[in-house]
Amino acid sequence: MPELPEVETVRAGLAAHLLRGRLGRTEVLDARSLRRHPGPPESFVDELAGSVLLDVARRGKYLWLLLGTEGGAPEVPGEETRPVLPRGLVVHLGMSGQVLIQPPEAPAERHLRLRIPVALPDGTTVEMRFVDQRIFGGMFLDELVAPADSLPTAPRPGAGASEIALPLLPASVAHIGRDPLDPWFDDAAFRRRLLRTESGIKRVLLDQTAVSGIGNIYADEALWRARLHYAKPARSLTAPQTRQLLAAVREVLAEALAAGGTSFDALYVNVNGESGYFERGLNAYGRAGKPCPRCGAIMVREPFMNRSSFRCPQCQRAPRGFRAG
DNA sequence: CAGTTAACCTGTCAGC
DNA sequence: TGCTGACAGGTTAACT
Repeated sequence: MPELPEVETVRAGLAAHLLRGRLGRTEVLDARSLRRHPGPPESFVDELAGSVLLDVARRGKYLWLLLGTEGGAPEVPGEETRPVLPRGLVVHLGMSGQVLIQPPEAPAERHLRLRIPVALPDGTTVEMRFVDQRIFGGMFLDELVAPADSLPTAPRPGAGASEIALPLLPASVAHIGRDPLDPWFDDAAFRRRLLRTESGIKRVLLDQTAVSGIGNIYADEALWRARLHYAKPARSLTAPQTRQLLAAVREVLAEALAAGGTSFDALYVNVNGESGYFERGLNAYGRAGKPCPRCGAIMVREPFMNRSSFRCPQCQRAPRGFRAG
C-alpha cells in the first residue's frame, strides 16, 4: 500500500506530534510485528523505554525515529552537545501498516499490534500505535551508519532549525537508494543504471536500490504520464525519455504528497486516521475497462511480476516482440 | 553477478 | 450460505 507519498505523510505527522517526546514501555500485542528486531520482544521493550524522540527521518518507504538518551536534547550549535545513541527505531508499513497517534484510552483498533506510550513535553501522554492487517510491515531497533555515498540524509522542505539532519541511516536501510525528490538523487547515475540492465523499465522503477519510494501505483502513473510501456527495455530509453520519465515520477509523487497520499479504503491513513485523496488524481492504476483520460482508448490490466500493471494500449504501446503474461 | 520465485500474512470479493 | 480462487499499496531469502 504505502509508497513514498503515504510514508512521507506518516513521517511528517509523527514529527509534528511527537518530537521530544519520551517513549514508555511498549505493549506487544503481536510479536510478529517485531520480526525484524534483532532479539526477543523484551529487548525491544527494554531498549526503547526511556529514550527521547529527536527526529523522524525517511529513506524511500522506510522511516525511522531517531532516539536520544534519557534527558537528551537536539544538538544546538554553540551548546554543549549531549551524546546521541546511535540507534533508530525503524518502521516499515509493508502492505497494510499504519502508525496512529491516539489518546491512551481510545479503543483498540482491529489489527492493533504494538502500542507505545509517549510522554510529550507539554505533560500529556499519547500512544503511538502500530496497526497492521497483513503483518508484512513492522518495527525494529537498528544501529545508525554512514550512507554509502557519504552525503547527508535529505533535509526536508520546511524543516525547522531545531530538526537535525544527521548524515546517518539505519544499517538495514543502507541498501535503499535515494528517492526522486531527494536533493541528492543522482539523475546521471540513474541513467547509467538503465543502460546497464536487461530489465524492463517498470522493474527498475520498482527496484528500491535503483530509485526508492515508487511502488505499483506510482510506477503505473509515471509510465502513463511518460507514455511508456512497462516492459520497454530500460536500456532502450533515450536520454530525453529518461528525463521525461523522471519528471513524470517527480510530478506524480509531489502531487500525491500534496493530496496526502492515495487511499482506496480505510487501510491507508495518516497518523490521525485520515485518508489521502489522490485516488481522484489517478489516471492509470485501477482503471482497467475505463477510457484513457488522454486519448479515450479503453485501458487494460495485465499480469506483471505476480501483480498487475495498468496501461493505455494506445498511448503506451508494447515494445517489439512483447507478449503479455 | 543479475534476474526469478517463494514466502511472509489477513482480508475481501467474485463466482459457483 | 458456504467454499474456492484471485487479488491487494512490499520486501527478503533462496534459488537459477
